Parts: sequence; structure tokens; C-alpha cells
Amino acid sequence: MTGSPRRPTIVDVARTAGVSKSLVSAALRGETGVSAASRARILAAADDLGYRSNGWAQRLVSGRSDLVGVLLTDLRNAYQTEIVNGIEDAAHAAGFDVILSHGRRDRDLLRTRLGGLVALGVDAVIAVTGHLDADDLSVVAGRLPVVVVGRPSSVPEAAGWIRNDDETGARLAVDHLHVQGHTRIAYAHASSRPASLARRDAYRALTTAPREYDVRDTGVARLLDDVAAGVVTAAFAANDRIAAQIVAEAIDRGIRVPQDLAVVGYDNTELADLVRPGLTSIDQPRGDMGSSAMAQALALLDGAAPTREVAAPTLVVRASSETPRAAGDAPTR
Amino acid sequence: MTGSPRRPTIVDVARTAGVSKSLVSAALRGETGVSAASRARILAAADDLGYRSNGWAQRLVSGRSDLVGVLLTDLRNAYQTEIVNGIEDAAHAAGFDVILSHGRRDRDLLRTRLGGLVALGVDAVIAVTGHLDADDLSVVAGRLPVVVVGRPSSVPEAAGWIRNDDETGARLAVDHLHVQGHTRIAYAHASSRPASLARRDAYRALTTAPREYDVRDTGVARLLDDVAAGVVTAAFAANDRIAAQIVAEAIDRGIRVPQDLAVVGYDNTELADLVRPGLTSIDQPRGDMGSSAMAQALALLDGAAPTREVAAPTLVVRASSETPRAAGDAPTR
DNA sequence: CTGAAAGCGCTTACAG
DNA sequence: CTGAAAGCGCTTACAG
Repeated sequence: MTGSPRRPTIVDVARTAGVSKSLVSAALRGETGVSAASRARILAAADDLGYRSNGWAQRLVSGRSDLVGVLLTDLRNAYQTEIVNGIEDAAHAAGFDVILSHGRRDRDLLRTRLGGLVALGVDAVIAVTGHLDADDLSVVAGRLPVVVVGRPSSVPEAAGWIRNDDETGARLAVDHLHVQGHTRIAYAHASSRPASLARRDAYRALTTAPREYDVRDTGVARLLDDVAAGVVTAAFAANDRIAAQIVAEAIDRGIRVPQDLAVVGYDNTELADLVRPGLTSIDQPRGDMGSSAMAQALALLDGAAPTREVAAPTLVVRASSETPRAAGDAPTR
Repeated sequence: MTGSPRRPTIVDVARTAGVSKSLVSAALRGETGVSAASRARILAAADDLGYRSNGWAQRLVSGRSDLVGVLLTDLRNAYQTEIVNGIEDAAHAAGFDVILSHGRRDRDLLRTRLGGLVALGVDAVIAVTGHLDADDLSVVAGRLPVVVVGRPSSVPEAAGWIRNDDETGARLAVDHLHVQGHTRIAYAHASSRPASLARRDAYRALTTAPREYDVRDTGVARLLDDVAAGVVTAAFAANDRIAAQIVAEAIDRGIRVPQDLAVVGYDNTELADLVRPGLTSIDQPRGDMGSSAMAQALALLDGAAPTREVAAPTLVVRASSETPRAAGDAPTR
């Protein structure tokens, strides 16, 4: 576990190669203006000694880390995966490395993790979470570039912001259900944070007699009772997980989806494709949102003013909301 | 985005408080042997100036980062979440911070990320992936503590290793299906990496006429053809995702689960609970495996010799494999 | 093309 | 209890 007694430094390389440490530094960084002969000798010496540069020293002296910290609500959220991939692709293209941290869906823990990233010395932070608001982020946003992806209750003036258009997404969902002939449409959610509220408000505006269910308590059961009672024929869920729960418990009760209950989710995660019937869902352009977030972070780093972007969601139709063509048909995927 | 022209250092605090920078350093680190009066003045000055210690400098001089790097196969793998939480809890209890990195299921990318963690200067690496073998890890394992969680084809001598007992897990699955009355049991997988092979071998040893299906190509379709032909009545899947796929396509074809086809998955992820019928699955004690991994990393850091642990899996029965009590019964959850 | 000097922000002995 | 010095491993001007 311990290799040599002491890890070789630039000075050891210099001594072995018979040059100054400045020249070693220049050669190692690939600077021009080092003779081919010296460069070869230096590289050989470094290789012989198993030299690896000390990142702490490098960052201390250069004053930059080329590191961007990405803060996630939690690890199990399928929604974030593609956003992170988008961030990483853009980051690596720009010569940055990405460091991930997550807060297990807990605001205090997220605050702590944010502090950890800053203390670590990242050059910028991208907060892919709606759990941290302006109060939590403004101190950091005053010291380094911060970009928010998602919809917290507030975003600091100094921070960039990218989110999806929840109002449009909700409208796509409800309109789709209307087209399928539904009028008694429910809204199912598991939080009262801004994204969910925005979806709800758009839902309310389009629905004559809105019925809302919080699935954290007995919401799913009550919703299905109302389906059985004929009061509800369709449900718009704030995300795919909730939609899957509704479908699962409907099946447990012998309620047919979509014949007795049509369901639409949000986020178009892998889950929507894995359950049966497949979940109609609202898709956010997550990869693009991720790369935009990183682009924004780079712009802030260059001194640009923060901007706010709203991405357009789209409807992806699957079997959970499609009225089968003829009674008795097997539901399509 | 830029606060003051220059970020305050320990020297600024010292000047403001009217003491030496050594004393500031001691006070800030909470060392004993600083008079209450000085400490108060120093803390006040630091607060006034908005002083934040420079992590790079601290780590350069102390030679340790108190950082452990965790490398994940990819981000969307529900299997890892609880392992990571277990690692983090143990890490924080020991005064370490955790940094996450992932490789999108790509070996080269995983190697790159591993190099990134090492270059960053973490004190130890925990590789929660079966995609990196001894060749990939041994160089790093020679320089700092490395612990592997999972089942790659090989693990470096110098590394710690924690995995679940795949042979026992497979036996639990197959035995359960036997007890349910099945004899024509299939094995479905999506890789030929060691964990999957180990599960397959245990399956083969217990099955008279083994039938194996790779779901990366047309495996699911062929499996269901064989179910329709009466050649297969049960399937043991290498993980829950594969099990969910099989169930989904079975439903699409009108094949009833578990009446026509019983299904058992592996990992007991959230998915097993969300689909219908719920998936019988093999549970690994993931949280414990995570904390064990961190404990092992700490031991290696203290100079202990690496050890290898094998965790015992358990069977979790759900509706996908339970023969309903009477024909026509609604499947239970 | 190369080297000597200064310094990044901190901690670690070592004197007083 | 406090301060002055040295040094962590590197990069950045600046001379030659």
C-alpha cells in the first residue's frame, strides 16, 4: 500500500534528468520552448521514478481547480442521470473534471454537501436540485459561479438557472387526456415544492372540477376509491414514480389501466418503459439541459451575467393513457 | 460573482487580530493552548473578513485529504445507491468526505475516472463496480488503499474486497422455484461477467436441463416462445431489470405471471416493488456492504492487511413467483 | 533554451 | 501562551 518511502517530486525528476525543476515543470506541462533532448530526458526520468504531479500543489499555485461540483438531490433519482451526463460531456470538452455529491433528499444534508464542494475548492457548482433555494445558494453564488437546474422556490440573482416548462408540460398531459375523452381528471403528487405546484396550477386551470391527491399519505387509495366510484377516470401524476405506484395499486385492485383509469406521468424515465402498461409521460430534454448548465457555468467563469433558460417538454404517449381500439384488445406496449 | 478583489488569507486574519499567523492557524484548527482572549479576537477577525481556509494549501502541507473517492459503474444503477449511503455514513463518522465519480458502464471511462480520483488526491478509493479488474486497479492499489465492492474477474492482492455470495443467491432463487413446483427453469442474463457467470453456474448445478437466454439480443422473445411452447415455466434473471423486462414482454404477449411463467430477479431494487406483479428477488445487504467497505478502507489506511468478505444474500418473495392459491385469484402484491 | 528566485496559503516543529 | 522560520510541491515571472 505504501510504495517508495517518499513519493517523488518534481525536484527528484530534475535531479535525475540533470536539469532545473523549472524546466521539468515546463516540460511536464507540455510547454513549447524546451529542447527535444531535455524533454526526452525529463519525461524518461519522470517515468522511471513513477512521478505523478501533486494536484494540491498545482491547484494552490494556479489558483484554479478545473473542477466543477455537481450537487444532486439524491442518487436514486433516474431523472438526473441524463442531466449529469450532459454536464459531464460539456465539462470534459472544456477541460474540466466533474465531482458528484448528493444529499439524500435532505435539505440540511444538501447544504452540508454544498459547503463540502466549496471547501474542496471547485471552480463552479451546478445544483441539480429543487431543494436548495436562494437562501441556501446566495452565499456561494457570491463567491463562485453557481447554476441551478430544476425548480427551487427561489434562485439567487447571481446564479444561472435552467428548468423545464412545467406549465407547458402539465398542459400537454391534460390536453392529451382531454383528447382521449377524459373530463374527470385527477392530479397526484408527493410534494408541494414549486415544480409540483406549477404542474398543479396548470392542471387546475384546465380542469373543471380538479381533484388532488397527496400520495405520501393515503392518496393512492383515495384516488382509486374515486375511480371505483366513477368520479375519476384519468390521473396526471407529478412524476413517473407516482404514476407507477398508481398503476401498480390499480392492478392490485383489478382496476384496468387505461380502460378504467388513464395515467400520465412526468420525466419519461426508464421506469415508464419498464412497467406495464407503459407510462405515457412528459419528457424533458435533460441531456441538453445538462450541457446548457455547464455552458452557463463556463460563461459565468468568464465574467458573463447569469441567464435563465426554460426548456420545452414534450409528450411521449404509451399504453397507460391510450384508449384501446376495441374492448378486449390486449394493451399495446 | 467576484466578491472582494482578493480572498482573505490567514495572514489577513493575523493582521486584523494583531497576532501571528501561526496563532491564527492554531486557533482556527481548534488547538488547545490558545488564550481565550486571542481565540475570540481571531475568530471575530476571521468572521469579519469572511475568511475561508484554502483546502489546497491545507492538503498540500498536511499530506492528506480526508477524502475517499467512490467509483460507480454508472449513475442509474439502483443497486449502488444503498452501498454508497453505507459508505458515506461510515466515512463521515470517521471524518472523511466522499467524492463520487461514475463511468457510464464503460471500462475505459471507468479507468479514466479512477485516474481522475487519484490525481485529485483522494486518500482511498472504493470501486463499486465489477467492470474494473486487477489489471486496472493494481497500479492504484499499490499507491493507496483500494477496496472493491462487487465482483470483477480479478481483484489486486493489495486491495480489499467485498461481494455478495452469488452462488448462494442463485441457489435461493432456484430452490424457491423448485418449491413452487417448477422444473423447467430458465436463466436470463445480459452479460458474461463474473457475477452473472457465478449465478449461472450455481443455476446449472441445480437444474437438470438448463436453458439460458441472453436478453441483449433476442433472448426475451426466445424465452417467451419457449414458455408458449411449454418448455419453460419459470425464469431466474440475473437482476431485477432483466426480470422486469421479461415480465413486461410476457404481459404484452398475454403470458400470465406467475401462472404461466414464474420470475425471480436479483438485487431487490425499488423496481421489484413498483412493477406488477411485484418481483421476487434476491436481496444483498447493501448498506452493510458499503459500511464494511469504508471500514476496510480505514483499516488499510492504518496499515492493516487487506481482507475479503462475502455477504450473505436473502430471498424476498413477491407475487411474480408465488403460485396463486386458486385459479382466478387476483395476484397479490 | 535554461536556471535561480519568489511565492501560492497553509502547518509544523522549535524557540522563547 | 505566542512568534519567527522553514517547508509542503508546484508555477510564475524574470534573467541570462
